[in-house]
Amino acid sequence: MAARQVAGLAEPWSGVPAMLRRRGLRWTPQRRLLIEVLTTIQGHITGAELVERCRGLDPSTIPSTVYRTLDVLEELGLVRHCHGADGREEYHVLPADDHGHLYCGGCGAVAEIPEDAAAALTAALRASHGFSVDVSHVTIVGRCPRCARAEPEAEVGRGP
Amino acid sequence: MAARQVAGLAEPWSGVPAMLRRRGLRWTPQRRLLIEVLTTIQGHITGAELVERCRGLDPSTIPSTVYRTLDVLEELGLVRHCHGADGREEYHVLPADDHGHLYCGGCGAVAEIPEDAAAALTAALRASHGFSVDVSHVTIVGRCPRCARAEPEAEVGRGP
DNA sequence: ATTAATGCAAACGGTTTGCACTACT
DNA sequence: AGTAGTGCAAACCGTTTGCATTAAT
Repeated sequence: MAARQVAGLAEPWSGVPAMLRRRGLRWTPQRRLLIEVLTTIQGHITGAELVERCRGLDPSTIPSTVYRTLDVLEELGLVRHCHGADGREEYHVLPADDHGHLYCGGCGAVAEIPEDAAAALTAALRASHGFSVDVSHVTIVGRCPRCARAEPEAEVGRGP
Repeated sequence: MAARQVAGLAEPWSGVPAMLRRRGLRWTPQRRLLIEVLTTIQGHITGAELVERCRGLDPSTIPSTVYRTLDVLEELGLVRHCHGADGREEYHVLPADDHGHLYCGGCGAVAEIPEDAAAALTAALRASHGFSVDVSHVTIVGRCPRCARAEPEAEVGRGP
């Protein structure tokens, strides 16, 4: 809540202008705006929602600019995209560690898959199928504890 | 070659006309066509591809009819849809058993997740997060044995 | 002065919808 | 006859593209 405004990009983002210029790319107000939005995101967000949030700060935001900037940021390794449970582009912000995600079909909450569960899955699949799991692309759909409790009889597996 | 009633729909599908009529729904050439295509599918297929295959048999096929019929078949429990790794609607044909899927980002092959691997994952997530996995919605992206061998150095996780 | 990046508008692809017409029951 | 289903066309939504213009270097 403390740092913001022109001089103060939050930590992992403060080097972005330099990263861009080192590659002959440019630091623009539009890119700055998107990054300001990204600093408020923990975890993941859809492309469309990023566009909306940017528009919230600057109604003149153009979708294509956002998507193009996301492409650039992905090349810099600052975001990574995959496809979420509902089929939209979903961006992972600061994908420092490779991890999968749990998506609650009840409330939409997203959590990270813990190390050990990922390891169990990976090991089992490598053993039985020789399949190399890309954990960062794994999204497991189900019900979080709260939602599972709220609908004890509802057959999980038959969607909403 | 015994059955000639409906000109021989394969086993699980032979009762579909009756299933429909019992609900006041109708058996039409278009529905027959789609089901004929579905009998050739094992596993999964996207909506768009179903439309194309129907068009292969009858070029006058209209997309909306295919999608509407898929909705009906889903209500009958003959298909189930979710979203695949690339974000398209993906239909599971005859989802008799609940199982997840392995999607190879290299060659596009799809395989079923074996019982034991699914169990390992489910148990681990329930233990650590209290999360109830919906196995039928799980799609794990990675590399099948052949593709993993073909690109030994390529960091799985940075997919193309 | 370069040339990357933007704004705009139009296109895209898969899916959905509204409506008059067709055809299954 | 009654109404479920179809064909058609247009809308939809998130995303992408082409191109002339703007602005960061």
